[in-house]
Amino acid sequence: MSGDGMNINEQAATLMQGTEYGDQQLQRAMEAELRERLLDAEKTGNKLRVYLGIDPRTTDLHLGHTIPLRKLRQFQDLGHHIIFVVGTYTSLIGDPSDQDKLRPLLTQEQVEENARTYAEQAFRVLNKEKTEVRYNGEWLSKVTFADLIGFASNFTIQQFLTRENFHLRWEKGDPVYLHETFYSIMQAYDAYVLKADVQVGGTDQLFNIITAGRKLMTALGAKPNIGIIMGILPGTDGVIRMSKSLGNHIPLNTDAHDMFGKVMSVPDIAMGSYMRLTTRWTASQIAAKEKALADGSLHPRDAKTEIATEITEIFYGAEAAKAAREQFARVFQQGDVPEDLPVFKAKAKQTVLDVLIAAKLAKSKSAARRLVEQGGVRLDGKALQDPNQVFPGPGVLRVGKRRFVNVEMSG
RNA sequence: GGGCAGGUACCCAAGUGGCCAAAGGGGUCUGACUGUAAAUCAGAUGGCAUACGCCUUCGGGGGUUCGAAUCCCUCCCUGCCCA
Repeated sequence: MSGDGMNINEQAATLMQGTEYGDQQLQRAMEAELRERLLDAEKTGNKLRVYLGIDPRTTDLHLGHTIPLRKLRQFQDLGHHIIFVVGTYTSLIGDPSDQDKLRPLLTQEQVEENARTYAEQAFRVLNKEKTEVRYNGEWLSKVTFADLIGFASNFTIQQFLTRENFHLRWEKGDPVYLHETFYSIMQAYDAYVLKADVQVGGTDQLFNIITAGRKLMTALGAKPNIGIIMGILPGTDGVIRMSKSLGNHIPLNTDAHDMFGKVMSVPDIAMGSYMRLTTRWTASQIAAKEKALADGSLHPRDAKTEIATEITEIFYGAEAAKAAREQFARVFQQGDVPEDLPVFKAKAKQTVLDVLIAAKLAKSKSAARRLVEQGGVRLDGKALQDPNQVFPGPGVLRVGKRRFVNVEMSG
């Protein structure tokens, strides 16, 4: 256990960074337990078993999904054992935690397919060679009804109803299904089977990890796991948690330019969260940047540029990140046109409207017409006025602020 | 199984026979401003049409009516209360 040269206090500080318990006492308790187990691990040479469970309900990961992965990677870099659990069985239900609505049930095939692509993206953050991948169907499929009764007898309906997400639905008169309560129990059993020392998850997992997990593990005679509860990453609006359905997400499967641009569009107030939750920076590096921002020696624009570069580099490499940064500066700070524009070949008699539709810059003629009328369509910098005119000729067609197409004439 | 209340556009939500392509808010898009953003201001936001206007939409289906989101029947879905 090298610990990367960090002493136990530094390790604990690093590992607790970005966590959010909503309760100082709980946080202190978790930190104390963590320190204790880190010490023990150092003494005995045993690695901590750190577990993250994911539900492959999506295949399209975004930056928010990488937060616990980043935390796992920190544990990994400190030499601990990482278990990445794909919730093949739990996702048959769907975790109700982060939803105020019921989630639809998935089929077995969907789950398996999703699991593959999920893992693939997760290994852009995790070290694949040092990660144990498990599927919880392995043990959950063998749980009997009698087992379930035993597990469930540790919990009360009231405990579930006091959870905010269930509570809100209850108050609103929306359905709360019985099977949704199984989820926490299943996840708690995962932790028990895996003999987890530490379990990582978002704040939405607080109940599943701390209440359910620790309680069930204790009841089954195991040492309860430590919960590392990660804070929430705001989306591109800077306030609400990143989520695809809210449309404020930064997808991983995009390209370097898009990722860079999306990070840059995040409001300044969210920079702290981005630094803490998604970058590889250490606590002291982040503290230095925040101090510089506060005393005015670092312009927020430049700080954000650094953040965007760092994040883009993680997923697309240093070279692509640098190119994205340069293009961004050219296009948005100097009002220039990006390189490597997609090319659209316009046919001779197509009107401006036709071209906008054919190049997928507008989804209906009405929408295209609106764009032109509102002055949002420019050819080589000059706003086009008449949506019905025949397309004037080759050039760079710009729609709104950020969409560009190089139009060539053919035929 | 019974009673009651609901299902409206991307979301929330008003509308209870024509003035409804459907108020209001949110979101989104465009423009101005800026640091690229936020905040703010202005506009747009079902489709087709230069336009007059036409077509499709208010859980599904059927009906009444010159005319239905609105009235009637039926089916599906949800909640609450009772059993």
